[in-house]
Amino acid sequence: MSLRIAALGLLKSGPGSGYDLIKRSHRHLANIWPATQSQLYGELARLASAGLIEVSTTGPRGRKEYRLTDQGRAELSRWLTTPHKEKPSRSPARLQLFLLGELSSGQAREHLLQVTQRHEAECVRLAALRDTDDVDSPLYHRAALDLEIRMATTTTEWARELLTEIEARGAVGGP
Amino acid sequence: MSLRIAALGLLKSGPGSGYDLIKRSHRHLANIWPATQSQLYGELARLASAGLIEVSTTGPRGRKEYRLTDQGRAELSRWLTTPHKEKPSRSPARLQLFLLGELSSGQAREHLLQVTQRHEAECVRLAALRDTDDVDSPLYHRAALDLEIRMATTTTEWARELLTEIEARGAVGGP
DNA sequence: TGGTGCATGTAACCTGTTACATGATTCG
DNA sequence: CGAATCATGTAACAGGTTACATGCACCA
Repeated sequence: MSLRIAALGLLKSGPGSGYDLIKRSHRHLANIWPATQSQLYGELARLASAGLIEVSTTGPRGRKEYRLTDQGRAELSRWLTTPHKEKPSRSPARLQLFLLGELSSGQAREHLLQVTQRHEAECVRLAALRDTDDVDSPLYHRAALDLEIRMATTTTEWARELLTEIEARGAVGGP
Repeated sequence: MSLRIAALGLLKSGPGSGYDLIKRSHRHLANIWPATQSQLYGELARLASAGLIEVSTTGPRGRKEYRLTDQGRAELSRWLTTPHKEKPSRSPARLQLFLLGELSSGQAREHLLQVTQRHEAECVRLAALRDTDDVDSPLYHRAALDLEIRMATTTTEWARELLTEIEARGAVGGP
């Protein structure tokens, strides 16, 4: 249901073809609402026939440039001002952590070590993204990125602390 | 693909019927890998015909109590020791935050206020869960819960700081 | 004996993923 | 010309959600 909104959001920064929007989405929405090409084309067709967007220009190779209609803008702010219940996300990584007790404590330590390393790398990647960001990029885009960075940082800290905790236990109580 | 694993994980704490496992999953896995009744029954049938679990007892009302087989245990630890790439999760709430610039600054402030409040409440809820937790509940179950609490805390802090930041701006530059 | 809870399952639908199909245009 | 890029779309499949269908067993 919210790919609809993501597509409208992508069109807020200016009109564009499906092809353009996919690129925009890879640049900006990849971590928030990833979408594939097939999905986006379908959604654009549906949005157009619902009157929320319209074709502003047609170009070479059958290019259709879409833009928001007033109806679309209205729908976007309507959606933004209504609360949405968060459905808990499924994460293989979190499932692994939850079931970590099934492994030997050596394997578990190894796993946690990799978790810290992966999240540290993610912090670095996101921080680099933030630092190469346009100075004039919207406040909330930076804020959203900032939240992601904090999440990665928190996870790193958590994993590191858990690791020292189980190492302390291991040293006292055995393997 | 990982509902399979979640189901195996649920059976690690002892044999049970589909009905039992749904309750277990509501109790323990609701935030990590939520599953519906229909889904779980289907998965159990598939796991049984793949030999990863087996019927240990049949009871009244056609009750089938399943238990892990050695093959199932092996599959579980195989999965736990292989890395899984995280596919970015879709979150309506994060999409809202990302697009918050579309709203008036008053509406945006209001929204952020609600975000802080909702996450504070979530912190409280999770903390209560942790405190009523069994003393003998597995280390990694508590650790997973702890991670969730930290996430909620981080989000709260982030939203509060963002709120004061835009309020400062609003006071200087106008709404 | 009648309601609550136990217990299993099917069907329709929606969303998202992967792979494929097709062709025009631009530029070196 | 030929390769890369632009550009749109379809089809098959996998996973998840909601709603419905069915019936036994227990106990107050």
